[in-house]
Amino acid sequence: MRISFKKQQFEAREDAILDAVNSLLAKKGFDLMTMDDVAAEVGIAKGSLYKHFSSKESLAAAALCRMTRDTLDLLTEMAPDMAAIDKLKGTLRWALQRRLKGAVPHLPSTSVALQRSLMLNLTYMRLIMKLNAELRRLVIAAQNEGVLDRTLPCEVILYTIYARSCDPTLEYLRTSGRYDDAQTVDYLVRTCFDGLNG
Amino acid sequence: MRISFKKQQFEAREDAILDAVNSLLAKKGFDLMTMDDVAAEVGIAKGSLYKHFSSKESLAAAALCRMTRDTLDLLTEMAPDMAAIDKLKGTLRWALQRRLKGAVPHLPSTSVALQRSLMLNLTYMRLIMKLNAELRRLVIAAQNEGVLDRTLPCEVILYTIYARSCDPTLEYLRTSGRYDDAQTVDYLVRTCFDGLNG
DNA sequence: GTCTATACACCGATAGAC
DNA sequence: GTCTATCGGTGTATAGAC
Repeated sequence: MRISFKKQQFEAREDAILDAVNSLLAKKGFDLMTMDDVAAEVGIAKGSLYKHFSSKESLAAAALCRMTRDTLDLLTEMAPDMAAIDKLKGTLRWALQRRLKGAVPHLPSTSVALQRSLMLNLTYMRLIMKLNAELRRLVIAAQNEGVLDRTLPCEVILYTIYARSCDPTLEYLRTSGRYDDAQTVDYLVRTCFDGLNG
Repeated sequence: MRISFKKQQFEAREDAILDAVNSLLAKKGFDLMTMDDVAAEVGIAKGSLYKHFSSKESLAAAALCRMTRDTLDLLTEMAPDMAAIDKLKGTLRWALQRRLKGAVPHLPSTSVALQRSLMLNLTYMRLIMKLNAELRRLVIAAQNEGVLDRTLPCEVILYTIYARSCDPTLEYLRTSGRYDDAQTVDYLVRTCFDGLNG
């Protein structure tokens, strides 16, 4: 079927665009990423981008949706008998490793402009709320098991983990060059859950 | 003396400009802050800004220098017999409270463009390195006392505290409206040092 | 659907009158 | 030193040929 083949090609192209967006978002952030940048990295004309995505905001939203879907997939693929706390730590570790490979952090807290437009994106909001619900469920489970501090509100724990997954400490430690990637990720996950105290 | 009075007026104007820059940096970040924004908030013409600061970058750098000086002042004013760990916690608490009052976070990690220009700013680099040295000294002291984890590299602890002072969790918790400012700050400081475990 | 060319708006910085 | 006016450059988005 020619149509199916064309469709495949079309989707492959869109995936390549999102790869470029993802890389550029991680490198420069939303505000400094230009449509020229994206077009150049994909190797197509700027005008052609708008045949796939209606605006710069929708482009970024699509990239973030794809990443959120990946995170949800990771959670569903985890063994059902795995402890909630280990699922949380594993997800954080996975997110940090992805960032080390050049992926954009989950929280687009770097750009107020992007945040506002994302709030209006139904697809993105649906995904992010689903992820939020999944993680919240895990936090509460771990609190009930007594392995996460019960005196802390669930949101405090949840946001703290989110924030750690976007923490600039990762880049600082990497550029220092003193530790390998696995060690760096370990330090971040460990200090997040165990704290800094001796 | 008229000259002295004029000079005072001049410096007061510059302080007002830096106040505006500080507020705008916290609200919109460097990339989205425009010189028109600054001029409008101060109540002067855009062109007049350039009689005080030569560029947008130098404007932001001046605001960040002032804030870093305030942090250094805070440290020198702390009681000499205060425990190192309490100085660290106190500084983090102070930074978070300042952010709640509308100040810009210490790490301008939001803008790659600003980061690059700051690296070339000698005044800023001198201040930030002095602050870094002070805090590093406190971390090592606390590690030697056994109240901070000795198995963690000093940089990991230092950057983790820095990152917490800029953590978007603060805004998320505030906008949730569930906790007052003191409670919010307490949660952030506590989870940073004690971790999330039960 | 891809390209080139361009419209339109915005921003950083400067010029020049007062 | 403050203002208004403007220049040069850049960025998003669109138009139109192929």
